[in-house]
Amino acid sequence: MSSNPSREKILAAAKKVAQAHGYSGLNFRDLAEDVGIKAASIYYYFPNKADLGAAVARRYWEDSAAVLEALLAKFSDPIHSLRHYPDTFREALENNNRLCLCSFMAAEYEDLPEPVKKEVQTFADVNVAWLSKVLSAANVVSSEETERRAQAIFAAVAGAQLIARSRSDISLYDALIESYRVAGLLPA
Amino acid sequence: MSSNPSREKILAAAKKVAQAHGYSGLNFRDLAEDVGIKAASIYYYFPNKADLGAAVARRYWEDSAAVLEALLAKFSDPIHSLRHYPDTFREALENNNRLCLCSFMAAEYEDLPEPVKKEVQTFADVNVAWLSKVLSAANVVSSEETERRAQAIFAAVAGAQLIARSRSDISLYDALIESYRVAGLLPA
DNA sequence: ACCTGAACACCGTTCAAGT
DNA sequence: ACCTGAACACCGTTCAAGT
Repeated sequence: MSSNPSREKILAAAKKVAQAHGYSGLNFRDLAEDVGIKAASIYYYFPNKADLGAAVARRYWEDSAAVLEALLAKFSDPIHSLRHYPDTFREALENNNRLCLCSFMAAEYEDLPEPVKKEVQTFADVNVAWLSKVLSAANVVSSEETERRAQAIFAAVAGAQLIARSRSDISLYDALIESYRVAGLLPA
Repeated sequence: MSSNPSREKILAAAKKVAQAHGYSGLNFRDLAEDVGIKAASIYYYFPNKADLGAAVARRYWEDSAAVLEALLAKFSDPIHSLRHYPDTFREALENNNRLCLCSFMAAEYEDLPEPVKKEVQTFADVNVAWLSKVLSAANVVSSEETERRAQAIFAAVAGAQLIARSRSDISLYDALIESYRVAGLLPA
């Protein structure tokens, strides 16, 4: 849990690269240059690429979980928190048209080392659990529909981000989310 | 338009690989082995990787367009064609848990050569145009909502496929599509 | 503790040259 | 027309050595 400066820099740089180019696009030489050390030095902090990838993905869902908890705490009415859920995915697009790390890794899934896969799953679990909790508290769907609706919202928002990124068009993302609201998938 | 056997074999093999590992996962040595020639021989048919990628993506949307036209022709009521739209994405999952070629390439967008990007765009255009046409004919949304709803359905279905693939769980795909119907995004 | 140069094994990409 | 050998560039990884 110590916050080593170089280790933190590596994680931050790797996160950016992975969001833009995926796990397969991560390479130690460019990463090292970004951080200001040599490629071989990364091995002092991470035993290999799989371990680095897993650490990046774990950090990613931990950060997401914290953002979502803050979003829940921010409003007394859970429906307001829910309305701001798509903002968390919008921010990646605002930030150099980046994709959710775990959406990219979902595409790459077949090629991921096992420990990385595990963290990608957890990202989905964290999102679906949060949505379930909030949907339930906001009472917008029947209790037997809650879990499925949570999964549907997560998948649809991830899809919107993916398509908007391929157009480099953040207004398309907004239009898609608005359309989900009009259709009834998200609360108006 | 001549149907050269080796060229066709290369395109078919490349399509499979790109759906599982993306454009960046396409490699000439494995591809050549699949086809039964040497890696360097692929360059006889395609000047470089960008050109091969563009040819694969173009073939992909051409095939999709044909499938969608057949789906439209199959039913007299357009609402029935629309109900079967998600089947086209389901088939990739059935087929060795593969992803839509253009969804993978949407993730990789930043790294794609220009001609490949163009074909990926066209895939989206073909799908949205078909959905718009069918939504319009089926009269399920107001005419001013048609285009946006078409985009929303395309993005949501792509997202469902992406998430289901990352779980290697085709029943999750079915549950997501069903949930879209319950929510009102897709016609029941 | 933290970092590096240099090397290794491997693999995708390219091109000049073969038949 | 169709194919290939061989070189090139790059990448993950290791390790002995430096501070």
